Amino acid sequence: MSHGPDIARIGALIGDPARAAMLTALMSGKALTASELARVAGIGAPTVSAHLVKLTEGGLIAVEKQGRHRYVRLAGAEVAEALEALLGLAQSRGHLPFRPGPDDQAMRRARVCYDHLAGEMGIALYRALQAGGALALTPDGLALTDRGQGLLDGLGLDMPALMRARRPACRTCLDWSERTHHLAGGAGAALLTRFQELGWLRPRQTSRALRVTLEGERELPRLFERLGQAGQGPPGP
Amino acid sequence: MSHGPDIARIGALIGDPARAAMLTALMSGKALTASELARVAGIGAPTVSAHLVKLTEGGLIAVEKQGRHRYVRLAGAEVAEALEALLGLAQSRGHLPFRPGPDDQAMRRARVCYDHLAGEMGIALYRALQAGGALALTPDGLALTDRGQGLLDGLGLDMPALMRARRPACRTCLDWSERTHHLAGGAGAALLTRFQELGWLRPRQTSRALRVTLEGERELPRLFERLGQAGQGPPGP
DNA sequence: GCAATGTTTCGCCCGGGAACGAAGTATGGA
DNA sequence: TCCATACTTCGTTCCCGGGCGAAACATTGC
Repeated sequence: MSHGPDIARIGALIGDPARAAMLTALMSGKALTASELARVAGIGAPTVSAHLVKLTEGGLIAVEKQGRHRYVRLAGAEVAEALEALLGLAQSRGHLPFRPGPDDQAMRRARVCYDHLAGEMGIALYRALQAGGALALTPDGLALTDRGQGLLDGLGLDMPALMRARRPACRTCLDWSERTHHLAGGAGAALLTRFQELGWLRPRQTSRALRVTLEGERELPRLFERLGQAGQGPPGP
Repeated sequence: MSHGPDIARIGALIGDPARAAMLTALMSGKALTASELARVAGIGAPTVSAHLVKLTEGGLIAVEKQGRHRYVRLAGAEVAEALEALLGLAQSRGHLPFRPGPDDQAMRRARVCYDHLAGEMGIALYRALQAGGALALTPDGLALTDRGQGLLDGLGLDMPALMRARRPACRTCLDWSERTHHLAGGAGAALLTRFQELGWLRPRQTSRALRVTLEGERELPRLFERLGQAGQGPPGP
């Protein structure tokens, strides 16, 4: 009767609390082992094993065997995007077990969204790039302008690799805490990596939230301002 | 343990085949009655009633009582967007019960995505607007340029109402069949309405797919070309 | 007021699937 | 070689939740 892809299958996969917890944990972008996931989801090893089979068959995760560990990560940026969309919906529908604790605040400030930066910092980055004329709409979607390429190059990103990659450099991703878009894609990923290399952001053990170091606290706003001002020539219409 | 909105609740709602069928049917943007949904989902009236309670409590649908009928529609554009994202994921993961039948082809060509145009036609519209310089990135997201406003006004859209509305005029939405973005938001909705008024597109009884009338077949490509050429002055950076 | 239609409530059945314990298999280190 | 760790497989239990039929409730039209 109803045509189109089978949404129920995926919904059911996400619909189990244990699996949802695992997937949410994997939004950190890190590859976690089966036992780590067991801890996160609050279930035993056998149960996790069963869940991993289902998630793999469903194409939501990829599993890599390495020695006696089994590393699990999301199957791709697409999956992360869809999950983020669901997170946004869940948030807006009040389905949030949210007592705004300290970790929650940290999440809103800066967090990993699969492989790029999200939260207030992610939004600030995206806006700065936009204000600086680094991004442009093309018929094929979002793209880096020449100026944008220059800016990122100046930050020390490996631009040739970025432009060569099959993955689109720029995509937008819906930020569930800020209810706007932030930058995803190859450039988004490279920027997060770079910020961590520079010691401005530091991952946490326990959650997707990122710690903004003292240096980051000083340098990131400065950077955003610089990026934003770069576009003080021809602003878009 | 894992923080963030409760994704499992919504996943579970979407995860039931009957509910998924109902939600997919509601992506047509039409308000359907409970019994129509029963037919779509292939279940009985009592079961539908129970599902409607859950979906309402979950904030995914809105129900409006009218006489002895109960009209059901999606709770908002947000829900439609998230569903479309899931449709895209399901499609890419091969979870598609797809024998490319005639209806499927029609869906890919033109269909309703909640309240705006999707499929090949939707993509073509979006690209034409972009090529014509009708759209611009702003720090607040996608927006209509002055030229864009002029173009849409020329098409007979009620621009004052559009700009006055609280709803953002332009948003992007992921097209699951074309794997790119198309235009959503107030302008997207208004354009679809206008195309139907002009008799270029006609809704079908049975599915989200739209019929492109003979006039539409002639006029839509012409329109897209005109829109795209409008930007032959100052193209973006 | 009465019959027809649309929807909900109740009670029941039934299946699927999530969870665990125990035992089995692989890997790494002493 | 032998044990410890990480994970899987198997078998079992158990409960949640979808489904229907029957009956109640609501609304419209005659």
